[in-house]
Amino acid sequence: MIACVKCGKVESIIRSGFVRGKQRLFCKSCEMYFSVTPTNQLPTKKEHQTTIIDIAKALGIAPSTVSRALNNSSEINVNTRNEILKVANELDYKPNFLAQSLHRGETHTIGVVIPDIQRPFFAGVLAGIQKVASEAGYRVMICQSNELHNSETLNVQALVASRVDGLLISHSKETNTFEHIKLQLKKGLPIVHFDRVCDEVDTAKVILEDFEGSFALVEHLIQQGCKKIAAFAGPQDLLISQKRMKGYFAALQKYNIPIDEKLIFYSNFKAQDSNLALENWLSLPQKPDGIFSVHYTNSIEMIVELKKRNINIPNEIALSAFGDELLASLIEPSLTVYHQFPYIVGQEAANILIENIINKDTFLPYTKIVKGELIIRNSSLKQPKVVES
Amino acid sequence: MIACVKCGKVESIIRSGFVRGKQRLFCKSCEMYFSVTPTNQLPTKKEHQTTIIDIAKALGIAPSTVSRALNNSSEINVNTRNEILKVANELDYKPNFLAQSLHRGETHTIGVVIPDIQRPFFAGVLAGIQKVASEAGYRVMICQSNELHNSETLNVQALVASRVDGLLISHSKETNTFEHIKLQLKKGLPIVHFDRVCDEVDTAKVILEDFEGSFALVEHLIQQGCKKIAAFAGPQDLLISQKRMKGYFAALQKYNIPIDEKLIFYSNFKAQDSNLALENWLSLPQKPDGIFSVHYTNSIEMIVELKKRNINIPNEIALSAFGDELLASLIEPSLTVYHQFPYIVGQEAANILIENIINKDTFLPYTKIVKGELIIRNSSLKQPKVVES
DNA sequence: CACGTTTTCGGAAACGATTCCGATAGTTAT
DNA sequence: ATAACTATCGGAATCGTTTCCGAAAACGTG
Repeated sequence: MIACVKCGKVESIIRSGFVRGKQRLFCKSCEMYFSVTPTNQLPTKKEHQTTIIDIAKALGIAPSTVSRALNNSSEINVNTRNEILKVANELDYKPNFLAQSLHRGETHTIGVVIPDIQRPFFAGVLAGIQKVASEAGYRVMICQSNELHNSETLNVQALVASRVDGLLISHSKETNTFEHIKLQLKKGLPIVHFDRVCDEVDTAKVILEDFEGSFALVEHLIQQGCKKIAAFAGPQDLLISQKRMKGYFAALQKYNIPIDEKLIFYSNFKAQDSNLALENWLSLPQKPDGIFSVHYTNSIEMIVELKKRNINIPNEIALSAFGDELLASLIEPSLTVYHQFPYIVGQEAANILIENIINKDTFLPYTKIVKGELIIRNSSLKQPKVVES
Repeated sequence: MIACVKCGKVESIIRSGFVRGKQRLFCKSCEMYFSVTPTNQLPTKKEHQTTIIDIAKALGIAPSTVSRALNNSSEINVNTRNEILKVANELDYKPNFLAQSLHRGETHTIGVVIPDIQRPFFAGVLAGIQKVASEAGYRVMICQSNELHNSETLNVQALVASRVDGLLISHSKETNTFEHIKLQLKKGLPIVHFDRVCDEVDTAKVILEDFEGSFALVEHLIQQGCKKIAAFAGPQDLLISQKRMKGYFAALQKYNIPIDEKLIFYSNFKAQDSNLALENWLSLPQKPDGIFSVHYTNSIEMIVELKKRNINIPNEIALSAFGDELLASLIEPSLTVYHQFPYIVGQEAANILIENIINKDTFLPYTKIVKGELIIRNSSLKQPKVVES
């Protein structure tokens, strides 16, 4: 059936085991082994993206010359280059990004690890990152940790395997060890933290005014006459949650209001936590007259619940919270917030990362603070604002 | 100063022009040219990610053997493999994704082009895509078109240059020519459309029940007693906008309600369009008693505006709209919507794309419909719902 | 033991682009 | 005219993996 690839004889062929599932053969007269490929598929046109070599062949020149032409090298004749560019255009040549990256050892891609794309804050950050990155000629690869430490670690590894040039990361709520970051940092990967940063490692960071923001939010409640201000806090591990609570404590201290542990609810942001906290507080002999929350989502849930219970906002209980969304302005009563600027956070973080990537050896990490803004609305303003038309 | 690299003589060296900015030299006795590299930087440890060759050298074997060990090939001795895996682990070997991809001609990466990450619908879709992709071992690269056709085209090109294995795309509002898609499709790139699809090209698609949804929304308004139902439509070019309007027309027709062009406002979703439309409608001699909107954002803006004008919802004017968000349920009155499932859309689209990638030659494009759900709320329900606790 | 088989491995090509090195022909300076 | 350059290009190495081909050694069976 099968003829020797060299002599063409059929009778001298013997089977000689298998290699990778393919029949291996031996020609006695030629004394050589060969194996048969499954007389395979039709030539299928081989949807071959045109390469630099195709262009070289078409013009009868060397690939190196083509490369020089495409890269605007000075070592090439103008006429040659024009000729090459013409052919490249005709053949719709597109450089193979993988080959380029492999050669120069950099991918012009930055990796982003965030807890959750669907959170408006992170979506805004992403948009900012995308803008800066694409303008600088960088691609962006995004991973979600879904607030899981393990997932975050895997994401980092995957991005490193993809050889990203740098990493932007905001840690998951679970994360309280940072070996995965330290390891990559030691290997020389530029990393920039944002929002949920990590103080243990020496990276550049972009942070929000967590302390100042919560201080302002709480101070505002005090100025509105609140005496007993409850706090809906985040996980005790989470750095930004700590910082925000420090602002809360500081504001209370400034106005000589004693800290009451019973008024602090540490939450992992589980679904029912807002109601749980509220339940707790409302059953106290001395109910709070103000609620500060480290995250606006919980405040909104509380507003809904308070309205069900016919508790007047802000007169019985006033609310203020971190973070802003369309939501905060549309709910009734509208929510007083410390508004953050996620888009700017993203832009800053991406800029710093790219700076770090470009000046890899000389770059010195620093921290950038993106200021927020206190937006006072009806959830805390005891003399209701006049609705402007 | 400089000795010949071959004979080591210094006196026989003459300068011989420049190559790439570097001094080129010529040794008279050896009759050979060479050039000096700038006696360069300190050895800087060369943050060298360990390669397969490092492992091979460490064990005194061939790289091919190492590769076989790492890939669980059958053509390798168990002991050899264990030995190799041990060393690989010690040296913290991580395969170079670029080299692998270059060799096998696929990147295990899928590209996504969406109009805007910050829109909750697309964020949800992305989350669904990410989940399916990462479970299947695919990376995801995301680009935003910002609703610009030109930007969309550039995104597609960038993703193709990155050699993504497939493309998920939802078109920008501007897009009404599809050459950029057809080109890639012809080259054999698997493409799946979702949401804002394109009927001109033969790709797989994941679509929402645009017709059925708007039909249900409008029918519901009619059943609530509305006689003159206005429609806030999208751009006339946009396919899904057309489909949704068809549902509107069909519902009117079913109940023998004449179509009134003055009650239809075609919008490009500019900032002030909701108010413009409202202004128009309210100044008509016969004001509408119901408003259907192809996008919930506009309905929410209208609710705010109608409340300012003290127009009762739903009794004077009832509203219903496409798309759902937390927002729709929290605003007062809460908004009746046709709820979509973006996360499922993303999952379906990613699944189909991966199917397409894997069975590249046998895959036949098909269209998957992701059903929505009519959620009736107070903006349209003329006998107000009892608020359940 | 002899011969066919299997197991296991090394060498080299390939993926596509860049760049180093060298070579040639042409150009300028002396 | 000769020496010294310059401009321009080809060939080969390189990036890190995979895989094809071949070969040696081990194995098995009559």
